[in-house]
Amino acid sequence: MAAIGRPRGFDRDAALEAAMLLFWRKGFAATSMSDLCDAMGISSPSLYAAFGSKEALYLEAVEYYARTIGPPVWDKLAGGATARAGIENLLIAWTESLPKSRATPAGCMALLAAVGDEWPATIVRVVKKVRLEMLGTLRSRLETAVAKGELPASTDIDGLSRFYLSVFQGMAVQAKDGATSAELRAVAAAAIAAWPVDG
Amino acid sequence: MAAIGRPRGFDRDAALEAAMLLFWRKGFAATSMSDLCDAMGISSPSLYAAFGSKEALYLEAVEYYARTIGPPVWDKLAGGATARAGIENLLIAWTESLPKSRATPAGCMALLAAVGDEWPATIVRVVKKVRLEMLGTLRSRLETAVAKGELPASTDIDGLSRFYLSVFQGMAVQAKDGATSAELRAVAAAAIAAWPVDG
DNA sequence: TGACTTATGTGTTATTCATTACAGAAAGGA
DNA sequence: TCCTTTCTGTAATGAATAACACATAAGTCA
Repeated sequence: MAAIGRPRGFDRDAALEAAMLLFWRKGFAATSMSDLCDAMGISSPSLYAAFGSKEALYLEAVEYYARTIGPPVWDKLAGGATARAGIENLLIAWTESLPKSRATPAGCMALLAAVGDEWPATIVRVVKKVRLEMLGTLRSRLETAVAKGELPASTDIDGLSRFYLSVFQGMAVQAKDGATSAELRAVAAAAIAAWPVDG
Repeated sequence: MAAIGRPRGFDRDAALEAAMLLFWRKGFAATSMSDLCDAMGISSPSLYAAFGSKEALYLEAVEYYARTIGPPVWDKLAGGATARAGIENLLIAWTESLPKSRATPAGCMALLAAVGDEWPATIVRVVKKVRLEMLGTLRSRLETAVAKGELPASTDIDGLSRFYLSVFQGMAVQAKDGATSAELRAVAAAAIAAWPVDG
Protein backbone atom coordinates (compact mmCIF):
# COMPACT_ATOMS: atom_id res chain seq x y z
CA MET A 1 0.00 0.00 0.00
CA ALA A 2 2.34 2.71 -1.25
CA ALA A 3 1.59 6.24 -0.09
CA ILE A 4 2.34 7.51 -3.56
CA GLY A 5 0.08 9.90 -5.42
CA ARG A 6 -2.34 12.44 -4.07
CA PRO A 7 -3.68 11.28 -0.72
CA ARG A 8 -7.39 10.62 -0.31
CA GLY A 9 -9.21 13.62 1.06
CA PHE A 10 -11.72 11.70 3.20
CA ASP A 11 -11.76 8.93 5.79
CA ARG A 12 -12.60 5.74 3.91
CA ASP A 13 -13.98 3.96 6.97
CA ALA A 14 -16.15 6.90 7.98
CA ALA A 15 -17.54 7.07 4.45
CA LEU A 16 -18.18 3.34 4.48
CA GLU A 17 -20.01 3.61 7.77
CA ALA A 18 -22.18 6.40 6.40
CA ALA A 19 -22.98 4.24 3.38
CA MET A 20 -23.78 1.29 5.62
CA LEU A 21 -26.22 3.30 7.71
CA LEU A 22 -27.96 4.54 4.59
CA PHE A 23 -28.16 1.09 2.99
CA TRP A 24 -29.34 -0.33 6.30
CA ARG A 25 -32.18 2.13 6.45
CA LYS A 26 -33.25 2.33 2.82
CA GLY A 27 -32.08 -0.91 1.23
CA PHE A 28 -30.16 -1.29 -2.00
CA ALA A 29 -32.52 -0.32 -4.79
CA ALA A 30 -34.05 2.61 -2.96
CA THR A 31 -30.66 4.15 -2.22
CA SER A 32 -29.36 6.18 -5.14
CA MET A 33 -25.79 7.13 -5.88
CA SER A 34 -26.51 10.78 -5.18
CA ASP A 35 -28.03 9.81 -1.82
CA LEU A 36 -24.79 8.00 -1.09
CA CYS A 37 -22.59 10.86 -2.27
CA ASP A 38 -24.51 13.26 -0.03
CA ALA A 39 -24.35 10.99 3.00
CA MET A 40 -20.68 10.16 2.50
CA GLY A 41 -19.72 13.72 1.75
CA ILE A 42 -17.84 12.88 -1.43
CA SER A 43 -18.44 13.15 -5.15
CA SER A 44 -19.21 10.21 -7.36
CA PRO A 45 -15.78 9.85 -9.04
CA SER A 46 -14.22 9.61 -5.59
CA LEU A 47 -16.78 7.00 -4.64
CA TYR A 48 -16.09 4.94 -7.73
CA ALA A 49 -12.32 5.25 -7.27
CA ALA A 50 -12.54 4.10 -3.68
CA PHE A 51 -15.24 1.43 -3.86
CA GLY A 52 -15.69 0.43 -7.49
CA SER A 53 -19.45 0.48 -7.94
CA LYS A 54 -22.70 0.74 -6.06
CA GLU A 55 -22.89 -3.02 -5.79
CA ALA A 56 -19.32 -3.38 -4.54
CA LEU A 57 -19.96 -0.63 -2.01
CA TYR A 58 -23.00 -2.48 -0.75
CA LEU A 59 -21.00 -5.67 -0.35
CA GLU A 60 -18.35 -3.82 1.65
CA ALA A 61 -21.09 -2.22 3.72
CA VAL A 62 -22.55 -5.63 4.59
CA GLU A 63 -19.14 -6.93 5.58
CA TYR A 64 -18.59 -3.83 7.67
CA TYR A 65 -21.94 -4.47 9.32
CA ALA A 66 -21.11 -8.11 10.00
CA ARG A 67 -17.77 -7.03 11.44
CA THR A 68 -18.89 -4.16 13.67
CA ILE A 69 -22.59 -4.46 14.49
CA GLY A 70 -23.07 -8.20 14.69
CA PRO A 71 -20.43 -9.39 17.16
CA PRO A 72 -21.49 -7.33 20.22
CA VAL A 73 -24.85 -9.06 19.99
CA TRP A 74 -23.72 -12.54 19.02
CA ASP A 75 -21.12 -12.59 21.75
CA LYS A 76 -23.98 -12.99 24.22
CA LEU A 77 -24.57 -16.48 22.91
CA ALA A 78 -21.16 -17.67 24.01
CA GLY A 79 -21.38 -15.69 27.23
CA GLY A 80 -24.02 -17.71 29.05
CA ALA A 81 -23.14 -20.52 31.43
CA THR A 82 -25.47 -22.88 29.60
CA ALA A 83 -26.70 -22.88 26.02
CA ARG A 84 -30.14 -21.98 27.25
CA ALA A 85 -28.77 -18.98 29.11
CA GLY A 86 -26.78 -18.04 26.02
CA ILE A 87 -29.86 -18.12 23.81
CA GLU A 88 -31.78 -16.15 26.38
CA ASN A 89 -29.08 -13.50 26.58
CA LEU A 90 -28.93 -13.36 22.80
CA LEU A 91 -32.68 -12.87 22.56
CA ILE A 92 -32.57 -10.06 25.11
CA ALA A 93 -29.71 -8.43 23.27
CA TRP A 94 -31.79 -8.53 20.10
CA THR A 95 -34.73 -6.82 21.76
CA GLU A 96 -32.42 -3.97 22.65
CA SER A 97 -30.54 -3.64 19.40
CA LEU A 98 -33.37 -4.10 16.90
CA PRO A 99 -35.61 -1.07 17.50
CA LYS A 100 -34.58 2.17 15.86
CA SER A 101 -32.21 4.13 18.04
CA ARG A 102 -30.65 7.54 17.79
CA ALA A 103 -27.58 6.06 16.14
CA THR A 104 -28.88 3.14 14.12
CA PRO A 105 -31.89 2.27 11.94
CA ALA A 106 -34.37 -0.40 12.95
CA GLY A 107 -33.97 -4.05 12.07
CA CYS A 108 -30.96 -6.08 11.05
CA MET A 109 -29.18 -5.34 7.80
CA ALA A 110 -27.96 -8.89 7.32
CA LEU A 111 -31.19 -10.67 8.21
CA LEU A 112 -33.41 -8.49 6.06
CA ALA A 113 -31.17 -7.70 3.10
CA ALA A 114 -32.18 -9.25 -0.20
CA VAL A 115 -35.67 -9.96 1.13
CA GLY A 116 -38.83 -8.50 -0.32
CA ASP A 117 -37.18 -7.34 -3.50
CA GLU A 118 -35.14 -8.89 -6.23
CA TRP A 119 -31.50 -8.07 -5.65
CA PRO A 120 -28.32 -8.47 -7.67
CA ALA A 121 -27.13 -12.06 -7.54
CA THR A 122 -23.79 -11.16 -5.98
CA ILE A 123 -25.49 -9.50 -3.05
CA VAL A 124 -27.92 -12.36 -2.57
CA ARG A 125 -25.02 -14.77 -2.40
CA VAL A 126 -23.14 -12.76 0.21
CA VAL A 127 -26.02 -12.06 2.57
CA LYS A 128 -27.16 -15.67 2.33
CA LYS A 129 -23.67 -16.67 3.41
CA VAL A 130 -23.89 -14.33 6.39
CA ARG A 131 -27.21 -15.84 7.40
CA LEU A 132 -25.79 -19.33 7.04
CA GLU A 133 -22.96 -18.32 9.36
CA MET A 134 -25.50 -17.21 11.93
CA LEU A 135 -27.24 -20.54 11.59
CA GLY A 136 -23.89 -22.28 12.03
CA THR A 137 -23.11 -20.27 15.16
CA LEU A 138 -26.41 -21.28 16.70
CA ARG A 139 -25.98 -24.90 15.70
CA SER A 140 -22.50 -25.28 17.13
CA ARG A 141 -23.66 -23.81 20.43
CA LEU A 142 -26.48 -26.34 20.54
CA GLU A 143 -24.12 -29.16 19.64
CA THR A 144 -21.98 -28.20 22.59
CA ALA A 145 -25.07 -28.28 24.77
CA VAL A 146 -25.90 -31.78 23.65
CA ALA A 147 -22.31 -32.87 24.25
CA LYS A 148 -22.49 -31.46 27.77
CA GLY A 149 -25.75 -33.21 28.46
CA GLU A 150 -27.74 -30.00 28.71
CA LEU A 151 -29.95 -31.32 25.93
CA PRO A 152 -30.96 -34.90 25.08
CA ALA A 153 -29.04 -36.57 22.29
CA SER A 154 -32.28 -36.86 20.35
CA THR A 155 -32.55 -33.09 20.01
CA ASP A 156 -33.21 -31.86 16.48
CA ILE A 157 -30.29 -29.46 16.49
CA ASP A 158 -30.76 -28.29 12.93
CA GLY A 159 -34.44 -27.62 13.44
CA LEU A 160 -33.92 -25.88 16.74
CA SER A 161 -31.21 -23.55 15.46
CA ARG A 162 -33.33 -22.79 12.40
CA PHE A 163 -36.22 -22.05 14.72
CA TYR A 164 -34.28 -19.49 16.73
CA LEU A 165 -33.00 -17.90 13.56
CA SER A 166 -36.62 -17.62 12.44
CA VAL A 167 -37.49 -15.85 15.63
CA PHE A 168 -34.63 -13.39 15.13
CA GLN A 169 -35.76 -12.71 11.59
CA GLY A 170 -39.36 -12.24 12.64
CA MET A 171 -38.31 -9.88 15.41
CA ALA A 172 -36.26 -7.92 12.90
CA VAL A 173 -39.25 -7.52 10.61
CA GLN A 174 -41.43 -6.38 13.47
CA ALA A 175 -38.79 -3.93 14.60
CA LYS A 176 -38.85 -2.46 11.09
CA ASP A 177 -42.61 -2.21 11.51
CA GLY A 178 -42.06 -0.15 14.63
CA ALA A 179 -42.33 -2.73 17.42
CA THR A 180 -40.98 -1.47 20.72
CA SER A 181 -38.33 -3.09 22.83
CA ALA A 182 -41.01 -4.18 25.32
CA GLU A 183 -43.08 -5.86 22.63
CA LEU A 184 -40.02 -7.70 21.39
CA ARG A 185 -39.23 -8.85 24.93
CA ALA A 186 -42.56 -10.63 25.03
CA VAL A 187 -41.64 -12.44 21.82
CA ALA A 188 -38.29 -13.40 23.32
CA ALA A 189 -39.96 -14.73 26.45
CA ALA A 190 -42.27 -16.93 24.41
CA ALA A 191 -39.37 -18.14 22.29
CA ILE A 192 -37.29 -19.22 25.25
CA ALA A 193 -40.26 -21.28 26.41
CA ALA A 194 -39.69 -23.45 23.34
CA TRP A 195 -36.46 -24.75 24.88
CA PRO A 196 -36.73 -28.56 24.77
CA VAL A 197 -36.19 -29.16 28.49
CA ASP A 198 -37.31 -27.15 31.48
CA GLY A 199 -34.70 -25.00 33.10
CA MET B 1 -70.94 0.59 -14.75
CA ALA B 2 -72.28 1.35 -18.20
CA ALA B 3 -71.10 -0.88 -21.04
CA ILE B 4 -70.65 2.12 -23.25
CA GLY B 5 -67.49 2.75 -25.22
CA ARG B 6 -65.02 0.27 -26.61
CA PRO B 7 -64.89 -2.80 -24.36
CA ARG B 8 -61.65 -3.71 -22.61
CA GLY B 9 -59.64 -6.19 -24.61
CA PHE B 10 -58.19 -8.14 -21.71
CA ASP B 11 -59.35 -9.83 -18.52
CA ARG B 12 -58.76 -7.38 -15.71
CA ASP B 13 -58.54 -10.03 -12.99
CA ALA B 14 -56.12 -12.17 -14.98
CA ALA B 15 -53.92 -9.13 -15.55
CA LEU B 16 -54.08 -8.30 -11.85
CA GLU B 17 -53.08 -11.81 -10.94
CA ALA B 18 -50.11 -11.67 -13.30
CA ALA B 19 -49.07 -8.39 -11.71
CA MET B 20 -49.45 -9.86 -8.22
CA LEU B 21 -47.23 -12.82 -9.07
CA LEU B 22 -44.57 -10.54 -10.46
CA PHE B 23 -44.69 -8.12 -7.50
CA TRP B 24 -44.67 -11.08 -5.13
CA ARG B 25 -41.50 -12.42 -6.70
CA LYS B 26 -39.58 -9.23 -7.40
CA GLY B 27 -40.95 -6.66 -4.99
CA PHE B 28 -42.06 -3.14 -5.80
CA ALA B 29 -38.95 -1.20 -6.70
CA ALA B 30 -37.34 -4.01 -8.68
CA THR B 31 -40.43 -4.46 -10.86
CA SER B 32 -40.56 -2.00 -13.72
CA MET B 33 -43.57 -0.91 -15.68
CA SER B 34 -42.30 -2.65 -18.80
CA ASP B 35 -41.87 -5.87 -16.78
CA LEU B 36 -45.47 -5.49 -15.75
CA CYS B 37 -46.71 -4.74 -19.25
CA ASP B 38 -44.95 -7.84 -20.54
CA ALA B 39 -46.28 -10.08 -17.79
CA MET B 40 -49.79 -8.73 -18.03
CA GLY B 41 -49.80 -8.82 -21.82
CA ILE B 42 -51.00 -5.25 -22.21
CA SER B 43 -49.50 -1.91 -23.11
CA SER B 44 -48.85 0.85 -20.62
CA PRO B 45 -51.76 3.13 -21.57
CA SER B 46 -54.13 0.21 -20.99
CA LEU B 47 -52.47 -0.43 -17.66
CA TYR B 48 -52.81 3.18 -16.58
CA ALA B 49 -56.41 3.33 -17.76
CA ALA B 50 -57.32 0.21 -15.81
CA PHE B 51 -55.25 0.63 -12.64
CA GLY B 52 -54.14 4.25 -12.37
CA SER B 53 -50.46 3.96 -11.53
CA LYS B 54 -47.76 1.52 -10.51
CA GLU B 55 -48.42 2.25 -6.86
CA ALA B 56 -52.19 1.82 -7.20
CA LEU B 57 -51.62 -1.43 -9.07
CA TYR B 58 -49.41 -2.69 -6.26
CA LEU B 59 -52.05 -1.85 -3.68
CA GLU B 60 -54.67 -3.73 -5.68
CA ALA B 61 -52.25 -6.64 -6.02
CA VAL B 62 -51.77 -6.80 -2.24
CA GLU B 63 -55.50 -6.76 -1.68
CA TYR B 64 -55.91 -9.46 -4.27
CA TYR B 65 -53.25 -11.48 -2.46
CA ALA B 66 -54.91 -11.00 0.91
CA ARG B 67 -58.22 -12.02 -0.63
CA THR B 68 -57.13 -15.11 -2.55
CA ILE B 69 -53.86 -16.48 -1.17
CA GLY B 70 -54.18 -15.75 2.52
CA PRO B 71 -57.54 -17.26 3.53
CA PRO B 72 -56.86 -20.92 2.53
CA VAL B 73 -53.94 -20.85 4.95
CA TRP B 74 -55.45 -18.79 7.73
CA ASP B 75 -58.60 -20.85 7.74
CA LYS B 76 -56.58 -23.63 9.35
CA LEU B 77 -56.37 -21.58 12.52
CA ALA B 78 -60.11 -21.66 13.05
CA GLY B 79 -60.31 -25.27 11.95
CA GLY B 80 -58.59 -26.94 14.89
CA ALA B 81 -60.55 -28.30 17.84
CA THR B 82 -58.35 -26.38 20.25
CA ALA B 83 -56.30 -23.23 19.78
CA ARG B 84 -53.15 -25.29 20.04
CA ALA B 85 -54.34 -27.58 17.25
CA GLY B 86 -55.31 -24.53 15.21
CA ILE B 87 -51.85 -23.00 15.58
CA GLU B 88 -50.28 -26.32 14.75
CA ASN B 89 -52.40 -26.69 11.61
CA LEU B 90 -51.60 -23.12 10.63
CA LEU B 91 -47.88 -23.74 11.04
CA ILE B 92 -48.07 -26.88 8.92
CA ALA B 93 -50.03 -25.02 6.26
CA TRP B 94 -47.28 -22.39 6.19
CA THR B 95 -44.56 -24.97 5.66
CA GLU B 96 -46.42 -26.14 2.58
CA SER B 97 -47.36 -22.80 1.11
CA LEU B 98 -44.14 -20.85 1.70
CA PRO B 99 -41.58 -22.63 -0.47
CA LYS B 100 -41.52 -21.76 -4.14
CA SER B 101 -43.90 -23.90 -6.12
CA ARG B 102 -44.64 -24.27 -9.78
CA ALA B 103 -47.45 -21.77 -9.50
CA THR B 104 -46.31 -19.31 -6.86
CA PRO B 105 -43.10 -17.58 -5.76
CA ALA B 106 -41.52 -18.29 -2.38
CA GLY B 107 -42.38 -16.40 0.77
CA CYS B 108 -45.38 -14.32 1.72
CA MET B 109 -46.15 -11.12 -0.12
CA ALA B 110 -47.89 -9.50 2.82
CA LEU B 111 -45.38 -10.46 5.50
CA LEU B 112 -42.32 -9.42 3.53
CA ALA B 113 -43.59 -6.42 1.60
CA ALA B 114 -42.19 -3.06 2.59
CA VAL B 115 -39.36 -4.70 4.49
CA GLY B 116 -35.71 -4.23 3.71
CA ASP B 117 -36.24 -1.30 1.39
CA GLU B 118 -37.81 2.09 1.63
CA TRP B 119 -41.25 1.91 0.10
CA PRO B 120 -43.89 4.51 -0.75
CA ALA B 121 -45.78 5.56 2.37
CA THR B 122 -49.15 4.44 1.00
CA ILE B 123 -47.89 0.91 0.51
CA VAL B 124 -46.26 0.78 3.93
CA ARG B 125 -49.53 1.79 5.51
CA VAL B 126 -51.56 -0.87 3.72
CA VAL B 127 -49.23 -3.83 4.30
CA LYS B 128 -48.79 -2.85 7.93
CA LYS B 129 -52.54 -2.94 8.26
CA VAL B 130 -52.60 -6.43 6.74
CA ARG B 131 -49.98 -7.59 9.22
CA LEU B 132 -51.91 -6.06 12.09
CA GLU B 133 -54.96 -7.98 10.95
CA MET B 134 -52.95 -11.20 11.08
CA LEU B 135 -51.87 -10.31 14.58
CA GLY B 136 -55.47 -9.63 15.50
CA THR B 137 -56.60 -12.97 14.10
CA LEU B 138 -54.02 -14.78 16.19
CA ARG B 139 -54.88 -12.79 19.28
CA SER B 140 -58.62 -13.38 19.10
CA ARG B 141 -58.04 -17.13 18.70
CA LEU B 142 -55.86 -17.08 21.82
CA GLU B 143 -58.42 -15.04 23.70
CA THR B 144 -60.99 -17.67 22.92
CA ALA B 145 -58.60 -20.32 24.23
CA VAL B 146 -58.21 -18.47 27.51
CA ALA B 147 -61.97 -18.08 27.77
CA LYS B 148 -62.40 -21.81 27.26
CA GLY B 149 -59.80 -22.61 29.87
CA GLU B 150 -57.33 -24.06 27.38
CA LEU B 151 -54.82 -21.51 28.54
CA PRO B 152 -54.33 -19.94 31.99
CA ALA B 153 -55.81 -16.51 32.49
CA SER B 154 -52.32 -15.20 33.15
CA THR B 155 -51.24 -15.94 29.56
CA ASP B 156 -49.52 -13.05 27.80
CA ILE B 157 -51.83 -13.16 24.81
CA ASP B 158 -50.32 -10.20 23.07
CA GLY B 159 -46.79 -11.55 23.45
CA LEU B 160 -47.75 -15.04 22.39
CA SER B 161 -49.57 -13.93 19.24
CA ARG B 162 -46.69 -11.64 18.39
CA PHE B 163 -44.36 -14.57 18.89
CA TYR B 164 -46.19 -16.78 16.42
CA LEU B 165 -46.34 -13.96 13.92
CA SER B 166 -42.56 -13.66 14.31
CA VAL B 167 -42.16 -17.32 13.53
CA PHE B 168 -44.29 -16.95 10.40
CA GLN B 169 -42.24 -14.00 9.27
CA GLY B 170 -38.97 -15.81 9.94
CA MET B 171 -40.19 -18.85 8.06
CA ALA B 172 -41.15 -16.61 5.16
CA VAL B 173 -37.66 -15.12 5.03
CA GLN B 174 -36.08 -18.55 5.11
CA ALA B 175 -38.40 -19.76 2.37
CA LYS B 176 -37.22 -16.83 0.26
CA ASP B 177 -33.70 -18.02 1.01
CA GLY B 178 -34.59 -21.41 -0.40
CA ALA B 179 -35.50 -23.41 2.71
CA THR B 180 -37.37 -26.60 1.91
CA SER B 181 -40.71 -27.65 3.25
CA ALA B 182 -38.98 -30.23 5.47
CA GLU B 183 -36.68 -27.64 6.99
CA LEU B 184 -39.63 -25.39 7.70
CA ARG B 185 -41.49 -28.27 9.37
CA ALA B 186 -38.68 -28.54 11.88
CA VAL B 187 -39.11 -24.86 12.67
CA ALA B 188 -42.83 -25.37 13.08
CA ALA B 189 -42.26 -28.29 15.43
CA ALA B 190 -39.98 -26.23 17.64
CA ALA B 191 -42.45 -23.35 17.62
CA ILE B 192 -45.35 -25.46 18.77
CA ALA B 193 -43.21 -26.58 21.69
CA ALA B 194 -43.42 -22.99 22.94
CA TRP B 195 -47.10 -23.49 23.72
CA PRO B 196 -47.57 -22.43 27.35
CA VAL B 197 -49.11 -25.68 28.59
CA ASP B 198 -48.40 -29.24 27.62
CA GLY B 199 -50.86 -30.83 25.27
C1' DT C 1 12.82 21.27 -9.76
C1' DG C 2 10.37 17.95 -12.58
C1' DA C 3 8.45 13.25 -13.65
C1' DC C 4 5.02 10.23 -11.88
C1' DT C 5 0.92 8.75 -9.46
C1' DT C 6 -3.35 9.15 -7.49
C1' DA C 7 -7.48 11.93 -5.97
C1' DT C 8 -10.88 15.56 -6.84
C1' DG C 9 -14.52 18.53 -9.18
C1' DT C 10 -17.24 19.71 -13.09
C1' DG C 11 -19.80 18.18 -16.29
C1' DT C 12 -21.50 14.61 -19.45
C1' DT C 13 -23.42 10.22 -21.24
C1' DA C 14 -26.39 6.60 -22.38
C1' DT C 15 -29.94 4.25 -20.30
C1' DT C 16 -33.89 3.38 -17.87
C1' DC C 17 -37.71 4.92 -15.45
C1' DA C 18 -42.91 6.12 -14.79
C1' DT C 19 -46.14 8.54 -17.14
C1' DT C 20 -48.78 10.56 -20.93
C1' DA C 21 -50.22 12.76 -26.04
C1' DC C 22 -52.15 11.56 -29.84
C1' DA C 23 -54.44 9.23 -33.39
C1' DG C 24 -57.04 5.35 -34.64
C1' DA C 25 -60.24 1.40 -33.42
C1' DA C 26 -64.38 -0.72 -31.47
C1' DA C 27 -68.38 -0.60 -29.18
C1' DG C 28 -73.47 1.64 -27.93
C1' DG C 29 -77.15 5.12 -28.74
C1' DA C 30 -79.62 8.17 -31.98
C1' DT D 1 -75.18 6.52 -40.68
C1' DC D 2 -73.05 9.75 -37.45
C1' DC D 3 -71.86 10.89 -32.63
C1' DT D 4 -70.15 9.91 -28.30
C1' DT D 5 -67.50 7.15 -25.35
C1' DT D 6 -64.03 4.22 -24.08
C1' DC D 7 -60.02 1.37 -25.12
C1' DT D 8 -55.50 0.28 -27.79
C1' DG D 9 -50.93 0.99 -30.12
C1' DT D 10 -47.12 3.92 -31.19
C1' DA D 11 -44.30 6.99 -29.75
C1' DA D 12 -42.69 10.53 -26.99
C1' DT D 13 -42.11 13.06 -22.50
C1' DG D 14 -39.02 14.75 -18.80
C1' DA D 15 -36.90 13.13 -14.82
C1' DA D 16 -33.72 10.23 -12.57
C1' DT D 17 -30.45 6.74 -12.81
C1' DA D 18 -25.41 4.56 -12.58
C1' DA D 19 -21.19 5.31 -14.43
C1' DC D 20 -17.50 7.89 -16.53
C1' DA D 21 -14.12 11.65 -19.33
C1' DC D 22 -11.36 15.14 -18.72
C1' DA D 23 -8.74 18.54 -16.84
C1' DT D 24 -6.68 19.93 -12.53
C1' DA D 25 -4.87 19.53 -7.83
C1' DA D 26 -1.89 17.40 -4.41
C1' DG D 27 1.07 14.53 -2.96
C1' DT D 28 5.84 11.13 -3.39
C1' DC D 29 10.20 10.02 -5.52
C1' DA D 30 14.45 11.05 -8.15
